Amino acid sequence: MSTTTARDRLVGAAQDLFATQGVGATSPRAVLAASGVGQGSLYHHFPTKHDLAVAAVGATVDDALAQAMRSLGTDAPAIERLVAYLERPRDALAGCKVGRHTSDQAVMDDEGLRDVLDAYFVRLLGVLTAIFRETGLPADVARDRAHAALAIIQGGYVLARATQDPGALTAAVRGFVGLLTTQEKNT
Amino acid sequence: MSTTTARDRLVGAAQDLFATQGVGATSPRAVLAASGVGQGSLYHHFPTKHDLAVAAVGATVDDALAQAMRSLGTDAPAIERLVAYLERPRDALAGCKVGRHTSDQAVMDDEGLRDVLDAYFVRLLGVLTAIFRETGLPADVARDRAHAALAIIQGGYVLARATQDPGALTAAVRGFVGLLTTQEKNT
DNA sequence: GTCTATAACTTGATAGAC
DNA sequence: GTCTATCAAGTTATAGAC
Repeated sequence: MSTTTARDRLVGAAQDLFATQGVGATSPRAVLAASGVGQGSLYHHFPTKHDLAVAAVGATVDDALAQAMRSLGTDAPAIERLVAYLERPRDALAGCKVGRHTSDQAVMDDEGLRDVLDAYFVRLLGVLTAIFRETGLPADVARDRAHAALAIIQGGYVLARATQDPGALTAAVRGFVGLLTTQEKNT
Repeated sequence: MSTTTARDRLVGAAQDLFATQGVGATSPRAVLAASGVGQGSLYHHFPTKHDLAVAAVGATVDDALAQAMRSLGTDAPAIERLVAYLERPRDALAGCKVGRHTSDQAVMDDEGLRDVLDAYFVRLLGVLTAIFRETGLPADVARDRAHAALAIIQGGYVLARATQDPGALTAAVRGFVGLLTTQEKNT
């Protein structure tokens, strides 16, 4: 019974458009056109663009967290989980569906949307820090490495888009994983 | 004779607004208001928004490259130059004035602007790769580490903005520098 | 719940006086 | 070179019929 409701189609279309164009650059009209519903339906389910954005970005964050946990939440050794997460295939040229919103004024001017982004990164940083701690690192060092690991991914996306080369993300990951694993051997 | 011309004031105002709001979210009218010149002057010097954006983003890239070279172009040992660059004080919550444009549709849809971004990162990656090579690394490893170093900065900005915490950037840098320098000791 | 029509405003750009 | 006035198109949102 996967009868796609108007609401679901609106959220799905908004997720796609926000991921490719950003929230500020996507008009409610574009979401309407992509979803195939009428103008009144949009404003019935989501009285303002803010409401639509919270629903769509929230759904995207939930998807992204679930996907991250597929690498991080296994029962493999800590280092292997970290490397699996870092090396997971990503659509580098598309950019991070979540991280890209940090430079979108329409998102950063909206407290509700900022909170959604904050929750995503705080959550991921918590999980990564815990895994680095499993490797025997003290809390502050584990936290710094978690930040570094996440920055590699987010920054790798930026480099890939700027140079129009997906290899820039994988190069950044290789550079970081190389340091991580050599470090491991020597400790 | 630093008589500020209308053109200079337009470019300066555009640089500020593009850095804080992005190109797509900044209207020519906003640039007019901030610069204090009249509407006709803008369209006299810059017939289209594209022309203004190329001038302003180009100027910002030149500034950023010059600033990077103040850390990277000294005669200090290679590792010290790299650490100096990574640890340079940055306005983390403001985001990278260059990197943020990779998620701005108005920029990425414009070939001229994409080229400006590309040139900035290709240039920085080249300089960083050369410095990593000075430390005795083979070319491919040096290139990967250069990508990682730049990704740490760009990703650190993203984390800092998402969590509204400037400490996220410095934590990412600490995590990476920690790995780099421990690595150094063991090699 | 869904639709069409349209309001009120902003956008990027042009016209033409000075 | 610089100005004000204005345009056509697009933006977010509302009105009111079905």
